[in-house]
Amino acid sequence: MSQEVRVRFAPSPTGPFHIGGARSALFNYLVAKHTNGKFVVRIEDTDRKRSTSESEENIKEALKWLGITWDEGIDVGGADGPYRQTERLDIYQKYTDKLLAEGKAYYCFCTPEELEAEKNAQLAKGETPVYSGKCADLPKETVEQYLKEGRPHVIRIKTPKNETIELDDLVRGHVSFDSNNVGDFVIVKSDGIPVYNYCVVLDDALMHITHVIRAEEHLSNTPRQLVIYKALGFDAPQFAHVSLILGADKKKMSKRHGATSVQQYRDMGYLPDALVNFLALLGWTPDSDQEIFSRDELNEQFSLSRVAKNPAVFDIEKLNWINFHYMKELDEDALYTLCLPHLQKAGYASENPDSREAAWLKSVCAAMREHVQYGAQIVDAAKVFFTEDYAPENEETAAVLAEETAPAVLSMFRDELKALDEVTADTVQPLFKKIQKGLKVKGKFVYMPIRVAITGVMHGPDLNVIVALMGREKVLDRLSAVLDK
RNA sequence: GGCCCCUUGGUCAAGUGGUCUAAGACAUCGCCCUUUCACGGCGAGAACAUGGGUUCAAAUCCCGUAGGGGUCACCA
Repeated sequence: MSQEVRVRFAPSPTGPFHIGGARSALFNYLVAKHTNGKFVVRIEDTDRKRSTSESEENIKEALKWLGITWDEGIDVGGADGPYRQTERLDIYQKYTDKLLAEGKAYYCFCTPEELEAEKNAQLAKGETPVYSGKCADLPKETVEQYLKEGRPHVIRIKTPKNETIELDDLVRGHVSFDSNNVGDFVIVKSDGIPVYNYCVVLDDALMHITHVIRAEEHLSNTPRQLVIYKALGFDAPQFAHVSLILGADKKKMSKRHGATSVQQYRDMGYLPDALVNFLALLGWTPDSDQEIFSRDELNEQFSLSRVAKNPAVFDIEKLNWINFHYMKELDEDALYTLCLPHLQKAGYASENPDSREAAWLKSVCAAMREHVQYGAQIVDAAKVFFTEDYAPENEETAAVLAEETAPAVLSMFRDELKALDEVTADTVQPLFKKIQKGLKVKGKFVYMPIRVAITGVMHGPDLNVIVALMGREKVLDRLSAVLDK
């Protein structure tokens, strides 16, 4: 009862680190933090064809970036290592021998063709495809004979017949399965590598995992794993199957939904704290109206009992809102650091800005901060300073320049700007008032034409700030381009 | 197809039989602030998939139907 909570995240390094995986990792991490337990990270790489060390690095890097650290596991070690499944093969072997010796598992020599035919026949009858158990009762001599001949074989575990396999899932509640739909399944492949369902059980049991928190897609695997726990004589842990993250079309989130990997969000200039905050809220709700959570608040408040059963659509708008919130708390230097790579990529900033350029870029970022929800958006927001393609973006915008008073405003502003000793945000601001009084027009009719003339758009930061940042010459050029047309 | 899970506004979701003429947030729209644009503030529209039960009373419990998803591998 007072046993320490031990949870784990066990990704397979077979590709970019998916946002769904990140959420699973986060939930596990938060449960560990909340209960003062231990969080273990283990690598499931038994699929040797698809596993790569690059993706293992990716995953570890992404976890660290998100601030999801682990107490035991890969790279950090621990009492129950090794933490990479391909390094645990001898451990699995030991238990397989035991299972074999106890008659709880057996060799199967069926060919893939036979199996395929069997399966199709069952499917045709509308039944769940289940292995017939043909090899379960092969005479000992036959087995030895076949083995000596070197016949390809797998090892299957015996699954009880006519039993109900039940579990009390921490998020789904009571779930039950008919053991007849499980059948004697493979635990060791013909290449001698044990299969996932078998390794997880052994690893989780040997690593003393108390709570298995993972995505719902594993729910149907659970009865198999329960069969293994029983055969091995281990107590099963508590399970918590968290529903999937869906794309806007309510289908499981995949590449065609846009960015699905953690590194893509990192590269787009999202903040780790924001992503974590957003992911936590995807499926979990606090006991209050709170939306923004510090790490400590998350650790303190997170609980599996408030995790929803239904799948959640990944709403990028909400992520943007949360990220925007976190960006507001960045000081100018941090904001600049976040935005700089994007400006460089767009060709708006040099590889190594000198102090003069850096200071100017920093001011640009600061001026644009209310118009940027994540790093990459700085490019679009700051475009006006770097491109000559600033013609009015649409008809509504163009109409501003066609206003009766526009030419007079523009031309007065040009003259006033020329006459200024020094162009700063503070020295420019009074000019607008002067124009208003001089020409007797409303504010809107002075700000808007100037804004459109020099930026091409009707929105953006304070006009005086834009003018100061853009510099007298460029502003004058742009004004003239409109006036002298 | 078999098995399993899910179903409250466009989205995330609160809600565990009466306090629901159903909370909050994102998004949308409107107003205010601002002699420009945003930010911000205030407000509005917008939902219990469906049919039967049970009950004095159901978004909440039971059964069916529909829809969505997952899984049925010598992938993880």
